[in-house]
Amino acid sequence: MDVASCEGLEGLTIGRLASETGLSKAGLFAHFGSKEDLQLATLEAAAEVITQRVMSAVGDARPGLERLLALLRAWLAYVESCTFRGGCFLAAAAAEFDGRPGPVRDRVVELARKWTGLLEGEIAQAQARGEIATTESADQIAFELHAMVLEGNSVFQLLGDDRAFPRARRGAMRCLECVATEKGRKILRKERAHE
Amino acid sequence: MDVASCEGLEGLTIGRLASETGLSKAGLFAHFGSKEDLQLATLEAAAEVITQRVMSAVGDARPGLERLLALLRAWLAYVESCTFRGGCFLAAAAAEFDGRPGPVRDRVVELARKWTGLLEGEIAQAQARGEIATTESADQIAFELHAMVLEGNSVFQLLGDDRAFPRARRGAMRCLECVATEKGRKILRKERAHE
DNA sequence: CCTACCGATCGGTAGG
DNA sequence: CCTACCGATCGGTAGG
Repeated sequence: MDVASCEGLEGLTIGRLASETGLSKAGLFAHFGSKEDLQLATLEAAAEVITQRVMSAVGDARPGLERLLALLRAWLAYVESCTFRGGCFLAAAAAEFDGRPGPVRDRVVELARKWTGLLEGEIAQAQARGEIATTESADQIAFELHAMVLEGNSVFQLLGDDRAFPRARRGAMRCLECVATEKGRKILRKERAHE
Repeated sequence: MDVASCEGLEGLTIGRLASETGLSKAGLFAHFGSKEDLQLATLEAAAEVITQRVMSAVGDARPGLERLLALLRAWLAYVESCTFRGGCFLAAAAAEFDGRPGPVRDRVVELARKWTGLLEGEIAQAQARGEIATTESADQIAFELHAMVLEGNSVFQLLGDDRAFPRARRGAMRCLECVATEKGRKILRKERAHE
């Protein structure tokens, strides 16, 4: 996963993996079947890590804006803490495979949709609870929050700039403040104090 | 440039380029010297295309918010029109090389800094002219605008979703409305009518 | 899980 | 600009 997050899933060659693990190439083929299956297995393992990381951190937060904030905090923590050396695994895989058809790309699309759907669902719940206004669609808000976190990831990865994640946090919070109701703003104020 | 924007600068092999152009491999080596030099030359050519595209579209817009809006419009048009098959060339190169040290990465960093600097400069001018409030730093605003456009690019490339660029536009405009002064809002209203 | 091997392709060079 | 070639590495297989 570390190799793939830095050099890409295509750079994860079976020969390299063999010499790094001390196994023979043929031994790895016995486990994975083909390079594509190795890529898919690596992707699946990374998705598992992400799900566990983010979901365990959400814990007992109440549905709606509160859980959306917990989700955002956990997501940023996952990207920021360099769980994988190359930053957000899904972002790297998406950029690498968005121009190459095949099963790996299809799976990346599924995982990206699942994650966006999770954000949208939480936003919709916050709207149903009257914490976020319905003037802006859940899709649009999810798009903007997603944009902030991934920009934080890529600025940090490319420039090594420590200000990347504070900026992402600030951008996400300002977006939410923009669309929050009076009730929602109270929850946001609590989140601010949290930091 | 098209090959590199889809399969990455690393996937731009000399053998492939030879068969696509009808030249021999050795002939290409005579021109470029090495694969790394080929990557650098491709990057340079793409940067040239981008600069020309965006700068020619800015035209005679006045400095400040007006020119910032023209810059944003031209940038989105460049990404949206698939000037390169794989979308924004710099975004793809940044994602590919952010984990691999070397001259190509160094040049990508320079180009990214230059572009961000251009945005920041225009935002600072808009602030000096009283079109954008100074409560938010130019850095932060540039970060958020950059986030919107690149999220539009990656959502479109990965999911093929037509709503990606309208969302990016909407996000960028809402961000600007949030930080604009009364004078700035008048200019934004004109931009709205423009569409 | 291994050794031993396959054809294809990689970046690159010699010599013209 | 070419033909002809280099060693290294790629994904993958045969046979055990």
